[in-house]
Amino acid sequence: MSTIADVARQAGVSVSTISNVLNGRIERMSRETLERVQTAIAALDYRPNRAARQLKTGHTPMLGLLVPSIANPMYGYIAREVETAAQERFEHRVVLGNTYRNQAKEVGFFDDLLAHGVRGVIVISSLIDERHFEHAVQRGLVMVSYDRRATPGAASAIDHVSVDNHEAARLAAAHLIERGHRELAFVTASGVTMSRSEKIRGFRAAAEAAGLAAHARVIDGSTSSEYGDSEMADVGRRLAARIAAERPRPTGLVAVNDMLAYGLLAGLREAGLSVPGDVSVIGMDGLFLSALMSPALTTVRLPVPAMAQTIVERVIGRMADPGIAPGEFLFTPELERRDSVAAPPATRSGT
Amino acid sequence: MSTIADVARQAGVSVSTISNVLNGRIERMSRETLERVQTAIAALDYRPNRAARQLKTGHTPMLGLLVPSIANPMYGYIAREVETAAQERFEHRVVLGNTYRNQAKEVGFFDDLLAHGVRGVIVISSLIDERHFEHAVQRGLVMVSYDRRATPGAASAIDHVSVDNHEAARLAAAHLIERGHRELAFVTASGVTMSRSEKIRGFRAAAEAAGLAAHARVIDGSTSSEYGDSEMADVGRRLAARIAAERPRPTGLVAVNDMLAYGLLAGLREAGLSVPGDVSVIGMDGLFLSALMSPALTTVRLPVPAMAQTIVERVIGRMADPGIAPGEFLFTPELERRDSVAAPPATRSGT
DNA sequence: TTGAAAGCGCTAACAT
DNA sequence: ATGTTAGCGCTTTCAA
Repeated sequence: MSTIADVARQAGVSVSTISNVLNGRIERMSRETLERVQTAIAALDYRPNRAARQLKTGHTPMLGLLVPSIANPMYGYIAREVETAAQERFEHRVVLGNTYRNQAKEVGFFDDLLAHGVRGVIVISSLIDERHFEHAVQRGLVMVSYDRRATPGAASAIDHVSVDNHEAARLAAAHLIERGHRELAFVTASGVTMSRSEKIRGFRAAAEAAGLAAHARVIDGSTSSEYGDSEMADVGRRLAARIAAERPRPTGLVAVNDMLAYGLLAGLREAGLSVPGDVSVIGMDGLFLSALMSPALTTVRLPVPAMAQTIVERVIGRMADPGIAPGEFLFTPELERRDSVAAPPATRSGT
Repeated sequence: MSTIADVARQAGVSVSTISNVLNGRIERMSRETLERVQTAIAALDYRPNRAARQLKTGHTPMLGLLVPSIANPMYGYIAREVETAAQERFEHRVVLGNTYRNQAKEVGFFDDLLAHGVRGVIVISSLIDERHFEHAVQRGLVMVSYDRRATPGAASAIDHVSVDNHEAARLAAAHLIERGHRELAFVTASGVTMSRSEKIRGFRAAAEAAGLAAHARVIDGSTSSEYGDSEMADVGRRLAARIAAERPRPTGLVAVNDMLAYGLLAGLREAGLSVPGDVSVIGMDGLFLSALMSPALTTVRLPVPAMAQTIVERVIGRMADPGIAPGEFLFTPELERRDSVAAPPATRSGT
């Protein structure tokens, strides 16, 4: 690896001249010098040492990205969009960390980023307790979180980019109602993310608007303490058995996310129920996998690429200008009609 | 952020003493000094600046990880295991890159790693052409590739960690044969990865061993030039339509991977065929999602966590000791029986 | 228009 | 057992 001094020698100029062209300060440079420098750089295949540059400037073109588990297709999807945006639009690389929703791991990740001089970090699907985030921000990190903040309205040092969860669930429930369903359930896993409560509110809002408040229940399954890939799906599967036994049995199910919906599909099948013959199911996320399910899953699709763009813009922008105040950014989801929703069976089940 | 000089001042010792405790050179240090230093470090919440350290030592505890797309659940799975092993066993962070199977992006990633002083890189599911890899190795990267190398037997500067693909496909085909299938097909996408040809050989070997060589065909669909998440599944879906129309129609299908199998399941269903009633399908990979399919997909499971361990051990090990020669590491897959394989229909279809 | 030199925070040889 | 110091490769004043 050649250094800036090698290039200077090769070009017969000083290192500061090389540094100047490296950093685009070429306004008052003679054409000839510039060319000689460029030739030398090319000849030596020279690349500036980032560590040295960073030691001087305090900056490095990297971002941290924290996810519960990159094996989860939804986080994989977001991660891909984030990494691509960071790279293609801002030439930043991405350091990835899996947290398994473990706070100590999150803190360790922030520490390492700081030690490496990485100042921007994107946190996907956080724990509800944001205190260690605020602490990391005080230590110098610029943070953007995917998903809503825990206490809406409260001041935060963190950007929050999320989908309009209320609207997403409302859309899902309204679709079911429109198809004729009168006995609804919102199916979820207990207390993991913030988005949950807003979704429940949206679900209820749709039911109330249709005069169905008394027929819209929330069915809730607990997750294990340790993070597993199929955790969500397992909850769905387990809950499906319970749902199958309920009287009256709901005919329209809104799942808190696509993964849980997959579990529902599998569990309902195991319980001898047909989807959408006996029960209709609608997911939320819009993973490409949903189109492959049997039946293809109707779902509420999140505008992931657009959200990822905003996420990256915000970290980079606020790193460049610390004066920018953190904000909340809400995106609108869309219904994706497929085959898991149909009219309810003619004979109301369970009655 | 405090520096080593701040700590030295606080503890009333020299910077080299601080550096010594930072680097574990504390054999002949007085108990008292050590304690004073540790107290000072804790008091200032001091963390060594990695960039400065790296500028001195030339090392940084980071690894690169290159995948075609982290949105693909299989790569997400491997990535998670790799990141976890790197972090928990070697305290290395991971820089992630999506390549979309684009060689220019791969080269750009290597360049950046080198500029950042990252010396180890893990490449998952490479392009067949490995020349730019060898070039990156010459420039100083230690590389480990997931999946077999292009020309077995040829010398390589790269470690290759892979599953025994021949055995995987043989296992799959043998399972189908054992269940009574006599008309088999190996279903794949054309020419993307190396593993393909070995799988085909394994598939054929199983057929030949059962005297079924003439009844074991390979069905091959082409992928689009640009990388898409559902690329594999799309191929499977498209091919399913073709398979449904074949006469005699194969009753036992071995898919080159789980994703393609998902497409097969969806496409077969669309063609009005039942799995496993009319056609049996077996995948390869063992993604957790396979258990959620309808029917739950029988598959050949790869020992991903063990492979990831080896991958990480190799990069780290060879970075520490460049004298270690690159090698090939083969892992044994296992059959995971689920519901997508059954005996063939009594009336041979298509005859 | 170009060059000299200080210094970013750390490590490690060398001195004491 | 502890301290002094050169130098890793770069950026950036300041001087010429």
